[in-house]
Amino acid sequence: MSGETPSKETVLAWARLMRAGRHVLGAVERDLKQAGFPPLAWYDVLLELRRAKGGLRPGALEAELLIAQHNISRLLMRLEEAGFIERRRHPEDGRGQIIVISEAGRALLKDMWPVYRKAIEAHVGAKLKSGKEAGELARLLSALLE
Amino acid sequence: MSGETPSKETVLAWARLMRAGRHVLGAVERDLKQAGFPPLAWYDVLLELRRAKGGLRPGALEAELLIAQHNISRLLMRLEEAGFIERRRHPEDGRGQIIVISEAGRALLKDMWPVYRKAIEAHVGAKLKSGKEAGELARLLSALLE
DNA sequence: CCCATATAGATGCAACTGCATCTATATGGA
DNA sequence: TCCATATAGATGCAGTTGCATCTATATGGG
Repeated sequence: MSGETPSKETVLAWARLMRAGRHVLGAVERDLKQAGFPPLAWYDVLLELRRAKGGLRPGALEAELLIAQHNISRLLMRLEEAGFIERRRHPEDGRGQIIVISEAGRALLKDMWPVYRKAIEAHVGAKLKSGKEAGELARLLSALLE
Repeated sequence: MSGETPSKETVLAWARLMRAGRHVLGAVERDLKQAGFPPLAWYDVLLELRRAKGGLRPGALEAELLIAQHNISRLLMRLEEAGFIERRRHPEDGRGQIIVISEAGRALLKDMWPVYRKAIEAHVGAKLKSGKEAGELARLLSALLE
């Protein structure tokens, strides 16, 4: 029976997850735009690319960022147009490609971080009583990702 | 100093909030669509309208659901077209209107809930160890809403 | 080697969202 | 009363996302 019907607590957690997600994301995006920066998705992609030395295939970004294939495809198109990434032919898979971050991309990450950091602190850090609460929140949210 | 720089735990909580939010939302939306139902936003609006006996003004929905004004405006347009809501003139404010849920809207809520409920349990309830964890998650997420 | 099938990524089109602006009514002060 | 300003909601347009489909290369079985 509990395999079908969520508890009151579960439904509440779900509702709060949606509301808090929208609220915090909206606030952070506003701060970034306010400062003249592109949307968060650009930062996410560039950060993944910087982490993965040697670049990444679009499919890897898709899996990592939970963005649909066709959206990654177009996001990369915009990032390339803006000069923040470069495409390389995949040496072994003719269908594939390797995306690498450009110098301009690295510079964008550096420029955005101070603003982004402040936003995270303001909209997440400051709302929690302690680092312990933040850790606990992170732990519980991780569980939702299996 | 801590007014600007988030702790490691805070940054992790933020990242997990975004990932878990996208992941769970995506899964629930997929289940609903799979069953032939409209997107979650429709359910959200109709649920608010059913709760608030006597209907609600668009502005109230906007505040409650954290959806931008112009998006509420168009969402209501679609809901009206589909016959799930009705518009009434506001008796005192000539600029305003009152949105009420229709019988078809109530029926949609009833039809969707079994599928929605199962999805919440599968993608949230089942991932947490206990109702206590769900309650704790809800509490921490609430803190992010101020 | 050839073909059937699978996978990587792109793209046309429709739906949706964000942004700025617009219309209509309300409200408060001269 | 009249006007300036504020508020509720709608809308034109551009940018983004979802959906289905398409192209090109890979891979495994005969």
